[in-house]
Formats: sequence, structure tokens, C-alpha cells
Amino acid sequence: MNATTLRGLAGDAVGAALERAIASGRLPDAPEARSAEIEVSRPAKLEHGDVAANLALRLARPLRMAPPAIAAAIADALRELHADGAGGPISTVEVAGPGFLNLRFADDAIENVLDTARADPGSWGRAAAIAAGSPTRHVNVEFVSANPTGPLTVGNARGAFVGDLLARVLEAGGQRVTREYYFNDSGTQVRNLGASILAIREGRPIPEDGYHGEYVVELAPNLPPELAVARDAAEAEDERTWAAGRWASDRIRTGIEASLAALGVRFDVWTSEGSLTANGWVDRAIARLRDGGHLYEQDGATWFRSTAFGDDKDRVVIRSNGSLTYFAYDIGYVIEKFSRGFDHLIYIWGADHHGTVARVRNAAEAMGFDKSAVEMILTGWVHFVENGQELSMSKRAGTFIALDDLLAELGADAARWYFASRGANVNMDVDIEVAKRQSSENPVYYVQYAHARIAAILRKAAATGLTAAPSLAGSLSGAEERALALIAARLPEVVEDAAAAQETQGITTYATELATAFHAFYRDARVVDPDEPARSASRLALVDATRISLANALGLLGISAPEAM
RNA sequence: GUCCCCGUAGCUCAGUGGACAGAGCGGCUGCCUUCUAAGCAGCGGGUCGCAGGUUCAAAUCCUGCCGGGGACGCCA
Repeated sequence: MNATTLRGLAGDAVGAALERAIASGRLPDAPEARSAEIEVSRPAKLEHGDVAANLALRLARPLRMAPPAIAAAIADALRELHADGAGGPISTVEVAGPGFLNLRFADDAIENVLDTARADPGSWGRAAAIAAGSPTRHVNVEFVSANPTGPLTVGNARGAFVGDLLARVLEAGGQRVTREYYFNDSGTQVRNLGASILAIREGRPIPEDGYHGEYVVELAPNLPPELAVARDAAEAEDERTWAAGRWASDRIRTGIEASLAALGVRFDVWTSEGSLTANGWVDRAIARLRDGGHLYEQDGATWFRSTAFGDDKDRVVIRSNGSLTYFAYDIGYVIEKFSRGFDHLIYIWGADHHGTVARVRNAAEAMGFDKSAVEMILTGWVHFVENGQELSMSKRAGTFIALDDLLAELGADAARWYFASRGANVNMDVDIEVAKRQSSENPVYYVQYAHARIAAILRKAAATGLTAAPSLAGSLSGAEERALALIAARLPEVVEDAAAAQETQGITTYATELATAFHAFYRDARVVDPDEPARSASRLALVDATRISLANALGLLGISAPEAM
């Protein structure tokens, strides 16, 4: 009961009205009524108020009363509270339809909220402004994690954006986030990469399981001299191959980091697979499972009893040849991550990894961690098509489209919007040609245009000698003003919902709605009018608040808010 | 065979328990002397895959089916 969003305050007021209705005997004192969850939502239709509560409908059965009668009792109590000055942000309440409570905000409540935004634009919409001092959880978000055996492809784009967007939304929701990239620096693929480099340098054919991409050819001439000379002993030659692989992999990883940075995606921690064994984490994880009786030997291999936790089969941790499975590294990584104090782990994985979700979560539980603290978000498939032809994304075959190339044509803003406006788990088809052709029609420009238009108005005002009013107080008398202000004031609620759902579609939908409302306002209301300085000042304040909400919504998605277009 | 995701307008997708289902793109018709027409106004477009069930209320929850994609290794 200490909400600061308009929606939250309205919910508090309805809750208080419910209590009053019970206390005064207008409603029965049933436990269901006392513990009822208050939901306020935005009605689809304008005439249904600014927000609506369905409380009366939900209480009909437990209270054995008709919904309209319950609603009327709560509405009466709310009006009494309002008369006492305790009605929260609500000015009027109506009972409508089957028993909804349709609520309307007082103009000054909306004005106050927008004044808050203008007073501190940097924190507007972020959780700190919603609930200062609330406990935060520290979340590890691991994403991309593509092996550095080749440049990022367009196939990696989704994971990069989904992970980055999620991290931004969680941070805005008040959580601490560490962005992490896990990469393989010691596996067979690294050796294959090294073998490919050496083969190219020495004029031999690239091995069948080697890497055939152009980037390998470009890397080969730069191999350090100490690795360029063939060694006599087979063992030494093998070591040279590994070293060449590690060298190439390191170069590629640097390139990946640069590619991601160009998209506005940065990482706090890069963890290598090799470090998990070198620092004993895999051993520790295995020991813990063994101590708990969750391992057994069969056919010379060591198995984790994953079925004991609901998996459909047990999983090998150590192969019969003594080598570790990928799964062994996974569980070592789990224990390593928790050792750093995270409360929650999120993995962004492709849909093809769904089969490994259960075993990792089960192992976490077996090691004594809270299973619900290990969460996998699986991204849907992105099916790239060009000229009706499906594009393969094989780094080994070298048949891929580099992420850098596509983004150079699309632009990071358009790509970000594209992924932010869709659910992470839906499959989608992307026709490369259509995507390039339509990049200029991307809805992101509609929103950015609204921002640029406001910037133009503010410039015009400055040139005209008009300035925005310091407060919006009393400026929402007109219907056009109020409609726009109501939406601009909603940003914190949108962020709250996005963080709770761990999704960003709501933010793109909101930004579009706010832009639409502004464009309509622009049509109907002249902002800069030297003949009406007082009205100009209040409209400038409103438009400035709108600009802040637009800029922050875009900023939350890592998208720029241009001053001019 | 088992498991996971998806199925909403011509296309790409929002909406996942509330009051006559939305946006963008595409199609059609209007609107620039006036703060940016990357805009605005309007028209047309829907068996929310199908069938049952739960509920005062279902695109939304449950069951079954159909269709599309994916996963089922001592690969990574």
C-alpha cells in the first residue's frame, strides 16, 4: 500500500474504500473480501474511465451479492473517502456494465506525476522512482555466448538483443544485473580452427571439419612468427595447432566484442570454459553431487541421476574415456555463478537447447540451490530467407551473413525495435530483402519522429522567447491536453509491467501509443503561440513531459531519441 | 513414440481472465500559406487453427485433435 504510480494509488484507494464499506456494514465481513487482490486495469474504451477495477465482479460469488450492488457500496465508500480528502488520485467513480468500477483521475494528480518526471528526467520511469529503497536482487544474465570460432552471424542477433533488452528492463525495474558471455577456449572447435589456419598458411587443404570462411583466410597471414614454423615431434605440432586455435579464437573474440559494442550491447564479465576447470569449479560441482549421492558409475562413465528430479533420462557427467561432457562444465558454471553471490541466474538460449534445460536446473537443485533461481529463456527460431531461399548459418562452411553486414544496412535502432516488439519465444521469418527495404518503414521511426517534432517545437519556442511553465499545475483543462498527459504519465506502470513479465513488447506498444497521442495533439493544439503566452507555457510543459517519456521509453530499449530527423 | 514453442486482418506481429479483438506494413480516398507530411483523418479487411470443458466473463485457463517449427548423443 505504498504505491506511487497513478495505477497503484488508485488500487490503494479502492482497497481503502473496500475496507470502509466492510467496516460500515455495507458489505459482509467475509475473509475473501478482506484478502481480495485489488486489480486496476486500463479499459479498452475511453468512456470507461482512466482505469477500471473488477473487484465487485470477483467478490460476487464469495459475498453472494450481485456485482452492481457490491460496486455501488465500494463506490459510495470511495466518494466518502474523497470528501474526506483521502480518495487518492481519484476524482470520480462510476458503476458501469456488469459491475465495473470506472475511475477517473483528478487532473492535479496527473499534473503532479508529470512534474516529477520533469524534475528528474533521468530516473523517470525507473523503479527507483516507483519504490525507492525496495530490496533488489542481483541477476546474472548470460547471453550470446557464441563460440569465438567465427564472427557473429545474423543468427546471433536475436540472442544479443533479447539478452540486452532483458538486462535493461530488469535494471529499470530496480534489479542489479550482470551481463555475462560464456565462451569456449579449450574445445575441439578451437583446435579445428587452429588446424584450418595452419592449413591455409601452409597451402594444404582445409580439413573437412575445419573452418572455410573468408575470415579464416584473412586471419592466417597474421599468425605470430613463433607459431608459423612447423615442429618435428607430433606432440609439439599438436600443441602448435592448439596455440594457433587459441590465438585465432582470441582475435575473433575481440572482433565479436566490437560487433556487439556497435549494437550497443556490452558485457560485464567474459567467462571461458577453460577457467571453470582450471579454477576447480567443475571438480567442486561433481564432488557436491557425489557427496549428495546423485552420481553413479555405469559402462565406465559417471552419470547424474537427473531422473530423480523429473528428467526423462540420466545424464553423463564424465565420459568413459575420462573427459568431461559439456554438461559437466554447465554444472561447474552454475556453482561458480552462485559463488559470486547472484540471487538469480537467467540463460538466454536458442530453442534448440530446450532439452538441456531440465538437466541443468535439476543439477542445481541437487547441489542445494533453489531450482527456481535458475531460469532459461529460450528464443524462438529466426528463419532467414533471401530470394525464397533459406539461408544456412554455418560458420564451418563459411555460409553465413555477418551480423555487422546486416546491421550496417538496417541500423541498430530498427533492429532493436524489431526484436523488442516481439516475444522472445516466437519463431519468425525474416526475408533479408524485405527487411532492408522496409527498414525505413520500421515503426521505430514513427516514435523517433514524434520526439524530433517535440524537439523542433522546443527550439521554436526558444527562438520565439517562450518558455515552458515550471509546473503543469492547472494545465490539463483541455481534453487534448488531458488525453496526452494521461498516457505520458503511464511510463512507470509500463516499466513495472515489463520488468515483472521480463518482456519488452509492452514498451514498444506504449511508445507507439504515446507517439500517436502526441501526433494527434500536434494536429489539434498549437503549442507555440506568441499571442497566448500563458497557454503556450503550459503546453510547452506538457510537451516537454511527453518528450521525456518518449526519450526514456526509447532509451530503455537502447534506441536513440533524435532531436531532428 | 516422448517433450518444448508457435497458430489472431492479405503480410509481420501485439493483446494471455474482463465490457463491441488492436498496431505497423500493403490497398483505396482526402489533407502541407501556419511549431518537421518519416505526419493526420477516413474506408476496406477477423470461424482469434478445430472441438469440447471450467467461469458471472475465454483469443487468454484445462483436455483432445489438426497444422508449422524444434529437441530427444558418453556432440558442442
